[in-house]
Amino acid sequence: MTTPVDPEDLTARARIRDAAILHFGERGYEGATLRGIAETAGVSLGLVRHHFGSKQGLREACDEYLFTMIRRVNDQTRAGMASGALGSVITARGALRSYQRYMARTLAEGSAAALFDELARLSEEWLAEADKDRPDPPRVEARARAAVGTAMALSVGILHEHISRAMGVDVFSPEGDRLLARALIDIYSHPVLGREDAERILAALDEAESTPPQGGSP
Amino acid sequence: MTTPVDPEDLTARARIRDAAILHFGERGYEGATLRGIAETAGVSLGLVRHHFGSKQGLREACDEYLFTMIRRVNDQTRAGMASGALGSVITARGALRSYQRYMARTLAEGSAAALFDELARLSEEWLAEADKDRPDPPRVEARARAAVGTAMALSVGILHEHISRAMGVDVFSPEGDRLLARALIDIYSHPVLGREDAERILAALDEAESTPPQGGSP
DNA sequence: CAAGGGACTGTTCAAGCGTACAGTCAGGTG
DNA sequence: CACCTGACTGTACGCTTGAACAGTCCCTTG
Repeated sequence: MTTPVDPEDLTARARIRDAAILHFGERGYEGATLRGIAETAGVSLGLVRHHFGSKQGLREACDEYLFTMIRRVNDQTRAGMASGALGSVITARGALRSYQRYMARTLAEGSAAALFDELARLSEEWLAEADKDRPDPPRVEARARAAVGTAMALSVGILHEHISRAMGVDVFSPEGDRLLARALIDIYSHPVLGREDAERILAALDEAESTPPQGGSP
Repeated sequence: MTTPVDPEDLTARARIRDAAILHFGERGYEGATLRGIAETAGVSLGLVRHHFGSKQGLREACDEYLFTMIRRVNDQTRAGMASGALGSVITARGALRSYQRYMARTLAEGSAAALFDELARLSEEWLAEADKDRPDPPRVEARARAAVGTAMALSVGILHEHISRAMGVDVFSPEGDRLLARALIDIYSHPVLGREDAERILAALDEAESTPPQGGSP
């Protein structure tokens, strides 16, 4: 799988956008400066404004670009393998590597709603399919589980820095990627909670809800 | 479970700290301003500086405070129930609710390393225990799985905004909390990947590694 | 009562920010 | 050739920011 690149992308506009994705991802929207972005792109500050109008406009252009990239990679991997959304999550990590920091920041800052919703929708589709093979009927609607599952899948990208430190190897290095993929597969193929434990917690939850906690902030 | 509050905490210092946690969580470190924090706390800008020295100092005080809070809640829930770290994650959400936005921002911005590491350590302990009851020996070290699992557990807090929107109900509302808890239990008690699917993806991964992808960025 | 120290305020300063704009240059068109 | 359009630059403006400081108030202590 090759890194996707638009053919027309040696233009200054593209360089600015790429630099913005880098800066926004590294320092966040507020932390990034147009001057810094312009310098990285090798253009003047004025040109940034000429092409994107404002900082917000630049951010929107980045979001839009990322969105089309996600779609492209998704279609690509979906055509290639039939393991469903999860397989995509695991295998598509490589292709979107350079956008992960930006994606992480953007999602954590509350923007990129369309991106999350699209991923959640894909996840829900796949989940509905998987529910058919499930022995016990799910007691929670697929939409809710898809939303939470999507967040969990994205967390690896968002917290890659912490994961790398805790694992002792950079998840962007070949060996880190290897380890991460295997850890993901292990986690996804083993229930964390036994059936009886789940029932017990569920019961405790019901009880707690029928007898709401006393007190609060004094 | 009551919301933990320090007894001495009606002081201006505490109000500033709380306001800072609110602002940092809502707008990020760079986005928050000392003036805005001071206004929310009902004090002057100068007093903020008097107590915390600098913006960075204020952030560190917030981190430290959050860290002690996490520890406190963790000890509390651990004493109360024996379901391990996961049960804590699910049941402790309520107590730490008001700090979730801050935690999310802080973690996503790459800071709060000590917090993540502590949680990962707790998770690893619990995982090592759970591995004993596992039929197949895990092929990935507990440390790596703990790191990824911790990230996943935190993702709910980090992306709560997106999850709320995708679920159609605010996860901080009583009914949203209800739904979220049940979704979490369902997800944690059911493997996403079947054993044979896992093996297949693993095999595909091994193959892909032995024949590295051609090309890259042109 | 006097003295001292910490809590607290209002104002000021330099720096850096996003934005705005006038103007240059190259390429295509009548 | 004259004209125009769009890419591109440099400079300047107004504003907000974090930081700094001198000074006031109040409570405690001797």
